[in-house]
Order: sequence, then structure tokens, then C-alpha cells
Amino acid sequence: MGKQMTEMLKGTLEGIVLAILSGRSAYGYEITAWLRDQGFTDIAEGTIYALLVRIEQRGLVDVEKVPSEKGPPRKVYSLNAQGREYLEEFWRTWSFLAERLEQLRKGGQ
Amino acid sequence: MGKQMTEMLKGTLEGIVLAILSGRSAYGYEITAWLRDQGFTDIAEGTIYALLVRIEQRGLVDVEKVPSEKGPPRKVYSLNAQGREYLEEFWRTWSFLAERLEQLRKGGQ
DNA sequence: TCTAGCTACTTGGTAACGCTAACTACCGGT
DNA sequence: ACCGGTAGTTAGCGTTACCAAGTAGCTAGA
Repeated sequence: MGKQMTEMLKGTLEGIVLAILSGRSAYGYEITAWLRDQGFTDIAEGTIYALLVRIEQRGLVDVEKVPSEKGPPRKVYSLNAQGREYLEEFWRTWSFLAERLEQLRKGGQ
Repeated sequence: MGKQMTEMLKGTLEGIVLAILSGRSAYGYEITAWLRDQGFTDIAEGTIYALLVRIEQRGLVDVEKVPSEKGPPRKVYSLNAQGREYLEEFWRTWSFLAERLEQLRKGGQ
């Protein structure tokens, strides 16, 4: 979609990935594929992997290395308690922002 | 609100300011005050001024210097045609993102 | 007069995040 | 032996918001 999307994803992409992981465990390649499926066609693979490393280092997810039949081992991530807390905080922040923006969109004309 | 908000504002703050300017012309100090009023208590003044310079350089707004009775002259910004186009693109990007996130929030549990 | 405080904008440096691009590595089929 | 799909890593870059300090005009009070 372009530069606007790139900038808007800062901060939200993390929440998106955490939200995905709140439903089920997943590994990087899988998440990337799912995002592309959802229309995020231009999200770079490297971005997701870097993000996963980041949230792992922050202790928001647990990681398990699982052998794959089709390639190198997968790093399967699952949201832990701290991650769930962080995700809730994310939703609060998102709600606040979304409310103001919807208000602005309506009031704008 | 914290780091999450800071990151989430990247990309959206610009849209917020453009949306404000789509309703009426305004100057930096005024916009900052309005944002604080709306609950964006921790947006730094410098951030808004920098953003305004940016969108001016991109040709999204027209600027007029207007003397103030209470201090130094104001730089009053108003959205031009190109800015309106850019704002519409912003709303499209935002809608896309907001839809996916709402879906995720519901599906997430 | 001089100082404090509000108004209004500017500037320089920092950190975080997503992007790009190239790379490693495992596996199956041709 | 090679290629394409699977899976992850790394280094450098550009953009953006934050912080801190500074400049400058005006008014009111000591």
C-alpha cells in the first residue's frame, strides 16, 4: 500500500502479531503467510522475524523449537501471561486512538 | 500513556493533524492545545511543530504568517488540494488496518 | 524596571520500528 | 547436481516521535 501503511504499522504490527498468538501458537513463516493472506501483501519477511525476536527478548512469548518435515526447524511462539497483559494494554491504547480517529473522521466533514 | 502509544502515533499523528486541518485552519500551538484537550496529554510540543514543517515541505498545506496579540506571529496552516488527497489515502489505509484489528480482537477470544 | 509567565516556534540529538537485501540452511523432486 | 519451497538470521537505512534547550514577543505584577 505504501509509505503511509509502513508508518502506521509501527506499533500496531506488534499488536497484530500478539493478537494472532493469543489465539494459537505459531511460527514466523506461518505468521508471514497469514498476514499476506489477510491483505498485508507488502510486509517483509524480515520484519516479522525481527519482531518475534524482540517480543521474545521482552519476555512476552515462550518459544519452542519444533522440527519441520519441509525444512529447517520452526521456532514456535506462544503468548505467555506477561504477553497477555501487554496485549490488553495494546487494546486499550488502540481503542483510545481508534475512538479519536473515528470522531475526527465524522467531524471532519 | 507510554511507549505503545508513542509507537502507535507514528503514522497516525500525521493523519490526525491533517484531519484537524481539514475542518479548519490552525496553528501549531493551537493544535497542540487541542490534542492535550482530547486526552493526548503526552504529545510533546516539539513533535507537532516538526510534523507541521514536514507536511509543509511535502506541499500538503499552505502557510500564512499571522500576527498574534499575545506573542510572536503564528504560522497558520490550511490543507490544500494535495493535502486533501493525501488525507483520503490516509483514511483508506486507516480503514484497512482498523478492520483487520477489529476482526482480530473479536476472533482473538 | 525587571522579572515571571504565557504565547509561539525552532533546533539538535536519541531511540524504536519497519524496510531492504543478502545470507545460511534443510528438504524434496527433477 | 540443481532448483524451488520452507525457515530463520543479520546489517544497514529512513522515518518518526521524544526530550531538552533555546529564541522571541507580549503582559502583568513586584
